[in-house]
Amino acid sequence: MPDSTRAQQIIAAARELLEQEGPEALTMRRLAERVGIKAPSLYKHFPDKSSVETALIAEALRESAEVLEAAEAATPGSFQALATAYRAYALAHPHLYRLATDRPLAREALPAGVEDRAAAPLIRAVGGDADTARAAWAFAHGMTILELNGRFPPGADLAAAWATGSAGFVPAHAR
Amino acid sequence: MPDSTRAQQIIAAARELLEQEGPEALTMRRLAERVGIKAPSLYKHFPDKSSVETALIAEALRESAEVLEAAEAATPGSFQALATAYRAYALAHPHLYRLATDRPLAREALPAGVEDRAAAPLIRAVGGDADTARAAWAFAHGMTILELNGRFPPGADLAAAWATGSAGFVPAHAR
DNA sequence: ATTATCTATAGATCTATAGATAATGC
DNA sequence: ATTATCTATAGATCTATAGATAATGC
Repeated sequence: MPDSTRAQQIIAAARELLEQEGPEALTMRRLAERVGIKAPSLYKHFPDKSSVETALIAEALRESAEVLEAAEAATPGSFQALATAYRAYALAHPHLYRLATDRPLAREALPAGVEDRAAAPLIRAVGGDADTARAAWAFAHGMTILELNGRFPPGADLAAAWATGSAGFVPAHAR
Repeated sequence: MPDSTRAQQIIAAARELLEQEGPEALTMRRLAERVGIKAPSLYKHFPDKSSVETALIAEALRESAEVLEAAEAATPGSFQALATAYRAYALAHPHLYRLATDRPLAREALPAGVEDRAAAPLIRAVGGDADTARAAWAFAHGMTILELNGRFPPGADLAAAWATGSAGFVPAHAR
């Protein structure tokens, strides 16, 4: 990666640390170690730890949006296709997904529009109603986070649960 | 509370601490302080911190089951009634709810049957299918935890989202 | 005898700031 | 001049164990 700024290097290292070792490992000390500097030097690039986390959350939102847009492009108007893409992204980045959904969004610190951009494909897929889109998101997040948290019983058929739940969010004209 | 054992006093204090001050406040030191003993003495009653947490989780599951059973008794066969009760319980005990859904269940350390008991009313309400019940639980948990995490946009009409989402889980014969 | 409690303490960390020094850019 | 880095350090904690002492129950 030629010419990446120190701030970008720090975020890249933070992401690796988080994804590889989990949230407890994401400390300013461990992060500095990965970057090859001392912890206090990080504060020249980020005011505090939470600003590092916010940058990671922004990355996760942007990538989710991209993944959902790609699924929509491949199979337009399909809630199922979005659901599959959503689950796959979360399972591929469990710690990042958790970080990004765990706490209130620091909206003022996010790039403008990411939140809406990530939500848009879902709103379109359920037929345009924001309440239905929120319910559908809650379903998808619930399935995802309960799976990540190991909360379904060992033998549960999650594909079947996704299928039966998704059916409720398909808009009338697409049934 | 006459004659409650020390272990029961500890759990009661742990619950107060958690509910009043959140998960970071639930330390062995703070807990001991509330009970009026020193931290090392706790280890005569519980082998470690996670066993205290597991006892709290068991309490939350038992209470959820009771609340859902009461809702079922009041309005038999209604998924909406269960959803309302579920949400109300979680919002009344946000830190406890989070603790209880946050991590894998230590099933071997829980009283036998609590998990199934908490799930039973929901399975009945959706018409008996386990996959549908899991999807319905995921929806309810998703709505709940996203609300607790402050993730819905400020003006979102959550009652509407609950209503539209719930509609998908009402079994055919009840529609 | 057994159990509950205490003091003392090991052994690990954290986040963040202050102030000095080195390197870079005009 | 400005920016990045360093060392040193403040100031807070944690969980859990070892071993001594006090209180309780047979």
